[in-house]
Amino acid sequence: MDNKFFKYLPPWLRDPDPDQWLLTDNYLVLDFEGTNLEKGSALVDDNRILLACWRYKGVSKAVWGDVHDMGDLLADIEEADLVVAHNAKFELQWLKRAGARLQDMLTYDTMLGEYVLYGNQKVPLNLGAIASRYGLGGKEAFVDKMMRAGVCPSMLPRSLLLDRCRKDVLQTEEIFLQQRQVLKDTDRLKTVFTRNILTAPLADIEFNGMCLSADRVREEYNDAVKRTTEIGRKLDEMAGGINLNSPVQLGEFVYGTLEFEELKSKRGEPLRTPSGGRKTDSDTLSALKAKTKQQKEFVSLWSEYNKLTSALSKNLEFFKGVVEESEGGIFHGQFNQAVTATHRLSASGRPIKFEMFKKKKSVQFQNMPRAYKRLFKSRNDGWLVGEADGGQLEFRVAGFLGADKAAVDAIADKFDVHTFTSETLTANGEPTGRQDAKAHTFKPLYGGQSGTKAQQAYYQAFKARYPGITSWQENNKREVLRTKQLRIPSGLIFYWPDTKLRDDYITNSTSICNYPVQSFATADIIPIAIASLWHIMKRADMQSFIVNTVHDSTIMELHPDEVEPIGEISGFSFTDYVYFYLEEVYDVKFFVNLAAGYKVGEHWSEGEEIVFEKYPKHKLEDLIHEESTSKVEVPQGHRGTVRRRTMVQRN
DNA sequence: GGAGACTGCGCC
DNA sequence: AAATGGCGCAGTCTCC
Repeated sequence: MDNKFFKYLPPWLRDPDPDQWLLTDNYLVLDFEGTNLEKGSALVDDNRILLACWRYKGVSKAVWGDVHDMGDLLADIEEADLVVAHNAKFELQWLKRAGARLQDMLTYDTMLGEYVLYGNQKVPLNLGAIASRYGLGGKEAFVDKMMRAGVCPSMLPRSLLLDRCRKDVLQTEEIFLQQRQVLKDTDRLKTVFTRNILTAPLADIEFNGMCLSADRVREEYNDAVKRTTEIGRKLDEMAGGINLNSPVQLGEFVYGTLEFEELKSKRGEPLRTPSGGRKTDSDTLSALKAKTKQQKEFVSLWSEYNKLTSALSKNLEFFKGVVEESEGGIFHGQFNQAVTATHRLSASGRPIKFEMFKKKKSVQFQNMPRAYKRLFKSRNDGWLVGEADGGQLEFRVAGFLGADKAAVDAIADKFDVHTFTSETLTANGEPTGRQDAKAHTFKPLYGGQSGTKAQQAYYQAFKARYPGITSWQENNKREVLRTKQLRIPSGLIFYWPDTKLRDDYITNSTSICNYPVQSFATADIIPIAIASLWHIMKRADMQSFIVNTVHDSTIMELHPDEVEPIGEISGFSFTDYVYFYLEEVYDVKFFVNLAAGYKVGEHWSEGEEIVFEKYPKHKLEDLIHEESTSKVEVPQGHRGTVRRRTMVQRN
């Protein structure tokens, strides 16, 4: 590939051939046992390794000791082409502490293998449960019981721990061998390959954590506390004594004392919570018709109070604790690779007990309020914070998956989709500005169809405007109705075994519309981009580093001299490299523009955004034209073998 | 006193 | 009868 950054990629990303890398015999299977704070995470300084067991070239080895005793292991790993482990991110983090270079390691994770095999179906993914499913026996009962009860492995008899660790390695190897055969047979080695190339980047990123600006946090926190006290006092005068955090008490006050009318559905029935309670969320309360002066005053006070208290309890108190009590104002999060139905990442916080607050608190990295992004800075003086993201990614992916000429052209011509929404809503009797229209623009992508008259008119207009996307969605629903499953171009298969036709409506329609788009965009394309970006930064020995990723974006702390090159590398990774990888690994000729946004400032989310817009070498028209003669595949939901579809009919 | 259901809310 | 997806965390409340 003709690009100056390409040479910095590791071999498996320069030549991304899943068969070559995952079907190798030169693999090493690894398991660590260690002390058990926070499940034994290497991110906890006070944890240590007790024992490493591994198998390499048919030989089982074991070493007692901590990270400084792992020389033999590191030597074997250096020689191996693939490191196999269950929940490999955990092992990689220990290897990093032992001094290994994660950028030189490709992993195969048996947890991810099982995750891919089950698609969106939730099954237990711990090693014992998987081993049982493969007929390998579960965990040894006694040791497992002790460990589940919280007994630290350092207190267990050595012989028992050794047995356990050895057994885990043997089971992991056997599961690996069986899984990769099934994955190969069902053409999903490529899917699991993409999941695995992100493991080393994530293992590394989790060590970094994010850094708060003490000044900004203190200011924000003090303001919020002050304002909450003021409003709280006024609300107390009105509502005297009730707990506003209790939906039941708040409901009684709003609908009983204040005599608000409950919102009603079109059929005239009150809109309630799933179990029949009166709704008290902020959208509902602000939609209530306030007539009396008291009603109006309450709604406006409550709305601000609710925002503030939830910001305080979910974020600001935690941030305040971090800047006052944690080294360097830094806190860490955790990425979960095998949780979501669509295979994108989820994130959890790492609970911290601050002296200034009674309860342990934690904040996850994926739902930081936008208004508080400005509280984050770099830990190094003079450095900056940068964010790279995949511009308009899900719409572009939908345009691709639906092979939609109108969508492809709209994207290439930089057509303003939200203005179209705003105009359509306005023309149908609901004057709506561009900003407010945004909320509706892509709702049809997720299967949305209900709403006000004007909204429904817009959804119809969307369907008419993008007939490729629309018919693709319809075909998918029909296919799931027939076969109960759907395969997307990554190879991932989604299963909806309970799908039925009910009064002309195919159940699960909304998921069937949404999963392929969400998955291909944020479980394939973004991981590919981040793997590229992370490797190039590492292997080009840059000082800047990645600190977070949120579905379609990644956040970095940037050395001032590296701001420009990392912009270019981001542009390459989110576009050119994605085109390359999709074609090499998935045989996908991606014919829609991809774009990378890049924003740099002293704090997160500050600064002007630069956009790298890249035109792909493949054109939809050419693919349609070639259709009859070549082996071109247009993306679609299909199972097993490739089924061609005549594109020309659709437009 | 802890677990889990329920409700609500933040992000993409 | 209704129908926009995916998450994790905090607070309340019930139940054991």
